[in-house]
Amino acid sequence: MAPSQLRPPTMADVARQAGVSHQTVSRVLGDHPNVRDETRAKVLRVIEEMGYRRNFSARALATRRTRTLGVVASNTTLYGPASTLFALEEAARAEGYLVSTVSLRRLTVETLSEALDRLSEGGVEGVIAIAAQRSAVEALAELRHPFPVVAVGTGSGAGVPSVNVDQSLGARLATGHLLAAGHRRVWHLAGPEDWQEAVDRVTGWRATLEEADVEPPMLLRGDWSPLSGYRAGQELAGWVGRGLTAVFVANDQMALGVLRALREAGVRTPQDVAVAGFDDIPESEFFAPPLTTVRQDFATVGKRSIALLLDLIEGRTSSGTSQVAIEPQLVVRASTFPYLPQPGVAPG
Amino acid sequence: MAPSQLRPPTMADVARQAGVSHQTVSRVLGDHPNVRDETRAKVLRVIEEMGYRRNFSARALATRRTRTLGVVASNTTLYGPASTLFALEEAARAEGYLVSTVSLRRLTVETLSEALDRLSEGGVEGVIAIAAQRSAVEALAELRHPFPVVAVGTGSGAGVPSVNVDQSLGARLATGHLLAAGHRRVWHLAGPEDWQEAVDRVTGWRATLEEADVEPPMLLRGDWSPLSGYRAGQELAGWVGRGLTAVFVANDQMALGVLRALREAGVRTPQDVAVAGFDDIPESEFFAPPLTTVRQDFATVGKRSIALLLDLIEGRTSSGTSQVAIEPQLVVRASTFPYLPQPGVAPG
DNA sequence: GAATGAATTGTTAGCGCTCACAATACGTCC
DNA sequence: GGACGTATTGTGAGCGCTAACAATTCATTC
Repeated sequence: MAPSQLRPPTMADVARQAGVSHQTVSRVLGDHPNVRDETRAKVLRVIEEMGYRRNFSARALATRRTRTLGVVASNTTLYGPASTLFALEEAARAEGYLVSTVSLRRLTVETLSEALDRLSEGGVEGVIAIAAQRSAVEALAELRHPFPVVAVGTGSGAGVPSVNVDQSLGARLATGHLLAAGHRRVWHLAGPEDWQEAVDRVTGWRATLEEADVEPPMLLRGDWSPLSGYRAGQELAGWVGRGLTAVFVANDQMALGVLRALREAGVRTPQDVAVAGFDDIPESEFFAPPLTTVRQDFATVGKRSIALLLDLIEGRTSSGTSQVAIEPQLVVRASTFPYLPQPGVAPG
Repeated sequence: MAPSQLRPPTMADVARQAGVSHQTVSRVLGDHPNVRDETRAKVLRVIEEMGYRRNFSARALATRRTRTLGVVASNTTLYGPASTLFALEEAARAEGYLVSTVSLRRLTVETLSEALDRLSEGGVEGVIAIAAQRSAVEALAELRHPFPVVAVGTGSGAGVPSVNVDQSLGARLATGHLLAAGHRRVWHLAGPEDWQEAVDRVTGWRATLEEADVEPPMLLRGDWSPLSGYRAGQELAGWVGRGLTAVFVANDQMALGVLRALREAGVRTPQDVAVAGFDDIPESEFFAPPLTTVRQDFATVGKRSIALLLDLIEGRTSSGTSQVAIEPQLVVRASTFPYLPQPGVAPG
């Protein structure tokens, strides 16, 4: 009769029951080759019978491996971070790792540091930091931690291995597309200044204009939210008829707000003003009108980040690849339908 | 001189350096009261100097506690699951627990079972399953696992402790609101049949109509995506002028698709057809027109789920509360602007 | 100044597993 | 049939920590 289930059975219990040594049980579980089929079968049967499961902590202590990675993220209900998170976990799982996540409301030096401490106490072997705010990135390089850290979305400048979608290129694609469609100038509604991605998108936008010998118009700022886009859209509406025909908005949510503000002001999209966004959230295709935007390949970001982190953990620091850049892709929809200057289009 | 940093320092190393026993170091770290201030200070200084951090696995092995919870979820890039996930992690962290997440593409008996195995091997003390698909819920009750499991979004029927937003009530709020606004009948675009939440929303919708002595019209089905909403919207457009004046859509994303289809068909919202959604995603307020919808309090869901799970883990099974229901809230916006029958409104 | 008790510190066993090595079993060859 | 090599199994020692208990210190009190 099995001992009462007060304590879950140990490997020794299984061994006793199967008439072998605990080491043999360990071999069976570890898929060691040198175990007689008969023995293996018997052990497996007893394991099944007793409902035995290896104790994680004991195993981790003996092997000095927890096979757990940490992720620090913020704004995880937004499409971008949520997608990255999903991709990271999936990639980690494929490599046999579990992922512990800490989701921050605000990413500051303090919260980041606290999150790393917490993950450290949780025994993670490495951490991915989805750290788009620049302040936090700087902290990352300073902070002492007993495990490797890979940054995502920090841009390549930080003194930390990182994986990034080429935001500047994405901005170039969108801006260039608008110029190619016939627009003389392209305005820009940017994200918050302390987000590296926002900065990079501004850079790409500005560079594209300058290369086309166009003076960049006034820069507007939002906070990624639809509401901030709406407010900026109201301001933009005032410039229609005074040279504003195209806007590149730094994310789709703000673009949604812009679209609504323009509509309310009687400005038609894309006839009067073309609008492009960034992110390709699932809703964009059904905006009024469907939104031209820039798609980021989050799955690749996840895979590359995990691969880089595991390299670091295993000590195979392929130093050359510690800065990974991924190309984004332009998705053209009705909101930037080719612009054709028409007489009589005098919006109010 | 400290030993070379090949291996991270252990508690014994710290103890030696500080001239105390390892147990005293343990006491300092565990905030035990009976340690002389002087001793505590010295130990803390040495810890700081050596950059010592307690070994998670050893601690977990000795205490038999990992202070880690598992979460199984699917569709984590959608607003609802992402918000729940965020709330869960935050609530768990507040209680001193770390969260390991497994995000599934599809939630089936197999993937769920695999996820639970994985989390089990990862040493979690309990699991929250965000399991909206009914097939998966049934599996939950069957599966053998060595830790308590709390289900979220499964409805209260499952044989598992669970936390739910009252979906049926949410549907009643939306449907009742449309009836009160003067609509004779309310149509419904439902979610997939195997999602409990979709079923409950249908139930609430139907009950509200029946209580008002209204024969429920034909039921439409989508898959939560904007595209499926768009397709359903095209179908709905065909019923305008034949008794269709109001639609309750089972989520905001599909509602977005419906809005677009109606617009394209020349049907005005809300003048010709009123539309209500469910979820209150951040974008809803900026749809064209802003969407009336039902808001779920995910933060509360998270807190209550964690509280319930911890009760189960600690063995204080307050059996009465093992089914928690949370009230949703109606958010009225322009898409259901009070309906006033007007002469001459002949859509089509 | 010896007795008493509380505060502080140290000692000893595990927690349940894996690793390195030792021991045994089994087959094969000459 | 004994020697050899290989497949299979067992043994002992930690991994680094906490819990329980034992030992010591220190201030009181009479």
